[in-house]
Amino acid sequence: MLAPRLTGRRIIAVQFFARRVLRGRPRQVAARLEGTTVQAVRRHGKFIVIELDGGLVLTLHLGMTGTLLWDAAPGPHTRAVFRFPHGRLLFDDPRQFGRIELGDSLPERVTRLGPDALSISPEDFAGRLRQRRGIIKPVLLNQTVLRGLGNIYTDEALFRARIHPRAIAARLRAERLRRLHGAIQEVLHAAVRAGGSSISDYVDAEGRQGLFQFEHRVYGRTGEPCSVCATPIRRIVVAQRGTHYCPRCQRL
DNA sequence: ATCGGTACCTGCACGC
DNA sequence: TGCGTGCAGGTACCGA
Repeated sequence: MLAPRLTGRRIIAVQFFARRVLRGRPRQVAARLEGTTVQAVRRHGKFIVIELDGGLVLTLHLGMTGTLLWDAAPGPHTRAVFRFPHGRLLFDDPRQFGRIELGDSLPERVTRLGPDALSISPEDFAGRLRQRRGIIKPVLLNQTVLRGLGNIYTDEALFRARIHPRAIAARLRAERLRRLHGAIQEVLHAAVRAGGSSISDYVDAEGRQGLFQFEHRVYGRTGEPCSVCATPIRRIVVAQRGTHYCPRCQRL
């Protein structure tokens, strides 16, 4: 866990190695960070928010391939190193879709996001989805509607709620919306418990793999029998994202 | 204001 | 073996 490890600790030195991962100038950002103490570490949807002295806020996003590693050896994909008295935090990211940003407050791109998927009430959830025109999957992926859901967990939640990924969001009945809200909670809690999904080589800060991929019921299981009805899981493309579902359990 | 499509990157699995 | 292709836990930006 990052929070207990970093909270109360002083950043001694910072180095950036990436062209596009850091928003801002490397030397400038490093200079502002060095000597500050971590006050708190929070999650805001998919963003990691590190609060520092004097209201400084360091915001991290891991993108698709980012990893935070504690006391690991820097490698070719190390984009930033934060040195502490008791060790160092590495930001590794092969594809450089991750972002690091330092500011005097949470950036607007972060504050404007919708309520967190893990704390939204069923009523607020239903209200927000009913306001949307589009199909359900891209709506769930839209972080300004709801923050925290990505491609894997959206597919998994829709399967558990028995809703087709192309269903029209605004037309879902109240009962189905309640089921979807519950499925999202279930999937996210189970994923957190299992340490996330290690699809290729994803690991936590300690280098441990997640185990939730073994609990995936549709994601990455194209052609395998559905765990409920044995119909082969199908893969389609929705909103340019690979989408996995059971054609029998999830009807339009 | 909200959409769908595209761009941004690199690595890997697969088929020929 | 080597090469081309398609695919990948995401977001930002473009024009419609």
